[in-house]
Amino acid sequence: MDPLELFRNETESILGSILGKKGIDHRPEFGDAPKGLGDAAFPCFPLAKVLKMAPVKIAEELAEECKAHLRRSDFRLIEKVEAAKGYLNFYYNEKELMRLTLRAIDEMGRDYGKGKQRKERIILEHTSANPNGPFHVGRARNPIIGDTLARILRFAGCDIVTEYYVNDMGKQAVILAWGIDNLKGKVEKGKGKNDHRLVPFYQRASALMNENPDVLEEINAMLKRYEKGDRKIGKEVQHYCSLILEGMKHTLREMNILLDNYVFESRYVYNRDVTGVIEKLRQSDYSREEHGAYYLELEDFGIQGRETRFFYTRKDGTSLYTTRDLAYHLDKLRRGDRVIDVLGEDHRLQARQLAIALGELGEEKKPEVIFYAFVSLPEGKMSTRRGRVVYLDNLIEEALERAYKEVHKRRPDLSEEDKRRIAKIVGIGAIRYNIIRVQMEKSMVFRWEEALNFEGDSAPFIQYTHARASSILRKAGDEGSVLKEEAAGYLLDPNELALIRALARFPGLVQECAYRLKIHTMASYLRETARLFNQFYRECPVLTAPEGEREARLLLVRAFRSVIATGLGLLGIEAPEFM
RNA sequence: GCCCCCAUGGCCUAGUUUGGAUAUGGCACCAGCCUCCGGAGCUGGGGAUCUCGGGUUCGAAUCCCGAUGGGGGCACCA
Repeated sequence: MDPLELFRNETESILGSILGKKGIDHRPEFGDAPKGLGDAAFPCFPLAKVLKMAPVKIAEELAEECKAHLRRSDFRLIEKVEAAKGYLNFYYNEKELMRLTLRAIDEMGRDYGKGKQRKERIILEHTSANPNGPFHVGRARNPIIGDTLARILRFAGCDIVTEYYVNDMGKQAVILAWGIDNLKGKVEKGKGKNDHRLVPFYQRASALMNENPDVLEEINAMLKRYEKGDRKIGKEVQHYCSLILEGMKHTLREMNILLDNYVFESRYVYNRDVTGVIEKLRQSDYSREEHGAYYLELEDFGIQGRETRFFYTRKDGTSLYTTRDLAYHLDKLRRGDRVIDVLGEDHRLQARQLAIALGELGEEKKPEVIFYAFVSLPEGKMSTRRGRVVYLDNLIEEALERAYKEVHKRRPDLSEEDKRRIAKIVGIGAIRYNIIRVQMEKSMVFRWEEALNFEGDSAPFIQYTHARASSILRKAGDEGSVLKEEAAGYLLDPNELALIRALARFPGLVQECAYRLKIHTMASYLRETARLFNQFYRECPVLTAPEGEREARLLLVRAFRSVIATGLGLLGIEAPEFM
């Protein structure tokens, strides 16, 4: 149930019929009016030319006709219509707005805002980081964006499956295996989880390969045998990859991120899908060959730059990463109605090449790709090689520690167990929120003080309002639920109305987030709604309010707490009862 | 060399896709608010020629062209 949708329907219907009578084929499009000037605004400027009238005049005339129309019919939700500076402003009947919104939330609880279940299946690929070392924060945007998007789409009603594509084939994977095999005892193991323990082997092997042509030769030979189907090498490489992946999964779990499927790249070589892709691509009109290696000439597709060729086999006939990715995408497109990929912006060109190649393979559907810009450090790009990285695990550790100190300072009365639990909820929330609050195409510079911000525009700020609301409800016990339809009659303060307006927007916002694949708007919404609650909290005492008013306010607090908890949940952030 | 993305107060950011009324919040700064439901909060204040230059339009942060600055990419790597 979307309280605003009903209102929109009424305004569109009334204005549509009036314009229709005038013979104007103009589907009314509404915008938001500035504060205090109504709930839906119709700009009359575009009509000026058609009607040969001043916009101000048009607005006044239309307002009169709307008023007449309103008197004749039963549009309950529209309170009034006014003309102002060339705009036609519709006002939502405040009592109805409050009644409908509070009732919807009270009845639906945590399902308020949930979209109708759709049949169409979405496969969302995200994270897919190479299993050769721990996550660093430069790449942490991917799993957080991906997981949040999945949560929102699912809530919006989509049938969605999330997938991590594991690169257990290719050079990276072989370098790691070569390193572990050949450098045992020569390289000091890292500490802790598998990903940290084993990454030094990868780093050292990678360096050796660049210095020493013999090593490179060895690794290439190993790679070739692997791809040609050598079971022993295959098993070994995959084993090391999965060891590291285990450590990486642990980090994801810490961040409240669980994926449905882990799809291994090697599978598409073993099941011959990759061979099929190569054979089919060779029949493309754009396919060429050079020294035994095959490529697609993409100049005609608008690909520009130094190199317009897109290689899909090496000269030894083995596949490349993108070839295997093509097989994976064909598989995904077969399994799902929509395919969404979350990728770093360094993959923009590859994504275009992939889309073109899919077309050449006869695939009509295309993956929808969303790109995020990188997180860098104040001193520059993150680089594992130069030791200029912040690992996600270290960030998490730091966040939990700082959150623990805060909790301990503010709530020394809590048990040790509670303090730890709250610290985790707050620390992880702060990290996730900090990534999500910014539009993903904007690059961001990682700063500890921002990533661990617990005030203002942050998850802890929102979580705090949830704890406050919970505290009130705890003290009130189960009262308040007696009042339902009449509650609106007691809510007369502008702060109450402002808060309810925000709660009414929630269902529409969920759909918009899902439709546009924009998730930062959910973060903005929650921050704004939490702010409104704090203002209400300050101005409208609940527990000490007189009979009636007290119950009505309790209903509002309960509604707020429910929506804010649902919203935080969509961001993968927990909402504590106290903190 | 060529292609793509980004640019909003000292710093971070919303609004840009679908042009519309006074440009959204936060941090920092200044001044206030706990005998009162939790001050991780609230109120007030100062601070923005929306990078620059053209154009389209009744109207541009938003659309178009150009420039500048920053980021990314242009492998028989992934």
